Amino acid sequence: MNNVFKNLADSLSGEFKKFNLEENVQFSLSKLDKYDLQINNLVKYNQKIFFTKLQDRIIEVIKESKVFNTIDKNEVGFINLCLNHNFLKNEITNTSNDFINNKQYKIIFDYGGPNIGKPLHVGHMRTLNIGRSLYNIHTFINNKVISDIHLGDWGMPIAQIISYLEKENIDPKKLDSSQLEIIYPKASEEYSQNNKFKTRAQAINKLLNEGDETQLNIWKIIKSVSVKNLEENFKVFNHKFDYWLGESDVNDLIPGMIESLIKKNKIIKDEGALISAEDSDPKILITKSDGSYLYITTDLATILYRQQNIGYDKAFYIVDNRQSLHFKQLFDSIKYFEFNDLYHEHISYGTLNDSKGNPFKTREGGTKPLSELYEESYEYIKNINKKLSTSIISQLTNSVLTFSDLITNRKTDYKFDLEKFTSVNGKTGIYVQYSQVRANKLINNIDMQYKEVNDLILNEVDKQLLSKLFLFSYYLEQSASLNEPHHLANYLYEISNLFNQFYENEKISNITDLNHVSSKLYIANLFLTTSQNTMFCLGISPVTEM
RNA sequence: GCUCUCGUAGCUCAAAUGGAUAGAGCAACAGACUUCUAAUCUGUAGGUUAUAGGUUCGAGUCCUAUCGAGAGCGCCA
Repeated sequence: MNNVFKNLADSLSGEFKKFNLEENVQFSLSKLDKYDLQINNLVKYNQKIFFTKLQDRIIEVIKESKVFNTIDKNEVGFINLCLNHNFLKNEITNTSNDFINNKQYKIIFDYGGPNIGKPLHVGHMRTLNIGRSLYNIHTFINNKVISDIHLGDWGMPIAQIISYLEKENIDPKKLDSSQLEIIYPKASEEYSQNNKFKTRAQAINKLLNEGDETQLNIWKIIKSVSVKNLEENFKVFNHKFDYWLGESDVNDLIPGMIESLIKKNKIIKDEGALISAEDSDPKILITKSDGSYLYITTDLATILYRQQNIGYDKAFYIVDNRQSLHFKQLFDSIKYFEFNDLYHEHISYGTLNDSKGNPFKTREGGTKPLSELYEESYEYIKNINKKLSTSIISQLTNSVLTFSDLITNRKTDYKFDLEKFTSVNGKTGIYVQYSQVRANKLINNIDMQYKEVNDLILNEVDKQLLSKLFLFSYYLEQSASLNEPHHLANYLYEISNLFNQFYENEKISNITDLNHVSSKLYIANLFLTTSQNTMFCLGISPVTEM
């Protein structure tokens, strides 16, 4: 919450403490139309002798704060509140400044990166969108954030590609990214069908683990081709990363890590492989029987790497639902191996399906590249308004791809319905952009700058919009504490809709009273700031015209 | 077989660590434009929260069972 609400909630919790009650007082959205917020913490004590005394004391503290101008109690114990707009207009800005007193955490975002060699496909979109949004949200509330794309640049997929180049006599130096994209599926198929190829790929994987120079040189070439291609792609989608580390970067830490775990009896031999000695079902495999490394091996070493080289309070892994077992095993192991007590969370998300609910495929049946989804959306949006410039269309395309991805809870699978998502009405990226452009134009058209207003002049719609704007931090708090951007995405729709009502309801150009115009302008300006900052938190850039 | 996630309006989804009368969008129907860009707004209708029990002042939310859907389950990542 912003400083205003947070300070009040803290002092209210203090009042409970005086009655020896541990209550973390929270403001909830009101269930009743007349009110903005409610407090529920008192309800459970309504049979106690001290109830009335406590309730009176709480109300008194709320009154002193001036945050609310209507404070109603009832016998059940609910406290119903209306925001004091005139007071809050000088207290709340809906900018990062409102959150300056937040306790600061250093957070690493691990994007469970794309695999080099494989093109970016639609499945990568959610990691990128959710990751960018959470990164921006935590930036906004003054946490220290670090993103690491954490490339899948190690292990069997790479070994398969190298084996394929070897088998087909392809000179790695002449590779380009489009060839690489074709090679991986072929190599993967060969691996599953050709035993000799499989054995060779496994051997190459082991050689890479051991630092074999010849193999490493080929690997370096493949990686640089792939990274260059990824960088170009990310530019289109407006994604950036602080670190471009990968699984390969921790390879040198692994032998020491394994050795020390063996010494501490934390890992043991099992059918030739090394497994965690922790009693778990299923067993946690740490290395293969030929000694080469696995997904969890590099992820464990990455924890050590980050402790030593970056330092952090929290690490968020933005990876899809299906890998939940892996992360459960990883997090269990961190504790069991006594690596650290830091906070690790799997930010899991559901599958992106096509409009019929089936996995996304190209017409030929292959995995659908992300660029294809982008192009389809781009064409669709171009047809909404033929006068738009290419840069605006591409910004709108990104808005649609981002907003539609974040509007539903990340944990559920969702269907990508292009027609629905590019609609000008409803909860879409187009609608929220339009509202923001409309506000911008309105403010610029009024022949007067907003200056201080002593008293706001508000009709019912103005009040509703303003209340919602003052509640920005409530939605931000939910998104930040649960790492769920959809609360803010829905909020953005709600304020946009209320702004459009505000716009239609009373024409500012018809108002003659200057104080009234000023009051209207204040609301429009606060909407614009809030809308654009919410967009920032979602990873959407506001367009200037449309 | 074992484990995990889920089941809310015709469709797509919300509902802060259990709180008052379960809310939105789309689609449907009925309205509002010589406009501060109608790319908008207003209104109507739509529910036994899969089913059956349980926990308590109170359950969409917690527990148990059943039915249904999806995902995962040591040498892939």
